[in-house]
Amino acid sequence: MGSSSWISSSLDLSIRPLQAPDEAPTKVVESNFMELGRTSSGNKDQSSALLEELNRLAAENKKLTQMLMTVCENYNALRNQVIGIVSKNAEREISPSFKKRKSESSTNDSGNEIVVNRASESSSTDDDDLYKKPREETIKAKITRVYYKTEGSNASLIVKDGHQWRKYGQKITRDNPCPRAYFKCAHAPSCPVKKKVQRSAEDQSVIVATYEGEHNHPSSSLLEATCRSNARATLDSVPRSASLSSSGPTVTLDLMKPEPETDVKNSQPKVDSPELRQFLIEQMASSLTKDPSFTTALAAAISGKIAGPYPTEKWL
DNA sequence: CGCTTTTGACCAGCGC
DNA sequence: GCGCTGGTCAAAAGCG
Repeated sequence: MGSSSWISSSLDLSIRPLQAPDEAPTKVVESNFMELGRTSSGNKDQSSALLEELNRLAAENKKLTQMLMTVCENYNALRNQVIGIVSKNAEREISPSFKKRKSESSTNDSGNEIVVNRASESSSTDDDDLYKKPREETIKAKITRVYYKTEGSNASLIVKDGHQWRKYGQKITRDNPCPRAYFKCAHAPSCPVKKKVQRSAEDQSVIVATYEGEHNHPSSSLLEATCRSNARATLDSVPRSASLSSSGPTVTLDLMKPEPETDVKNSQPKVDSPELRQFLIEQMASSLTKDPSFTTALAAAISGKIAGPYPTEKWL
């Protein structure tokens, strides 16, 4: 809780009346100044005042731009770090038993199991028939794996992801002493989404949640919805969500695959292009000014980056 | 009393 | 075919 506020202030992420990008204050003043130079003989006082104003605005604009670029860079660094952590966990999980079941997660060609958002045959639309029908009749569903960092003392497998779930089973699996819990969306059977939650075998403070299918209804958490929409709108290449829980500035690192044909490797932030970088900055500025929760989430994420590989605060 | 969670049993897929 | 394992069901227990 506290760290997000200090990081917010130390990085000066507080919301300011940032000009909308399309208003381009510096250019407006500059243009007026040029016009003034052309149309009048030149009131020197007025010109110098305008020049001063121009310089001031330019400096402010530069400062704000640099601030946002810093935010971008911090974010990118954080993201790379998270990808590293996830890679490590994913490598651990590529065990024979993990590859065994046909419909769960077969490793991709590169052998990198970070990406877990793909078609599968493991979900049925009809709960009553699911138990009896041959597996071949099941429909394809998206598989998404999400890693949650939890406090060591928290032994529950409850994952606050904005949806309501009903637990329908629990199993001890062969390769992991921690039990695996099975959940269905509380909106079932109208919503076919299921999830499996299990602690990582080696780092039990990390919870691995595997989602199957997609919700056909809005999330019960408005906060998450807001944050997701902002995160998706502004950071196309970011992990799919940066959500807040009401209990504090917790960050959900949701490494869903943005597009079917992309994976985490090639979804690295592409801010090399100046135009794209500028666009990203502008979008971030827009979001920062419009949504305080986004600012808090970003601040929390950056605080995690500064605090170390595992933020002192739980991820979720 | 109704809803949720727990838990033992059952079923299907897979390897041998 | 058999055994192992993961996934699911459904009755019982727990809880507000």
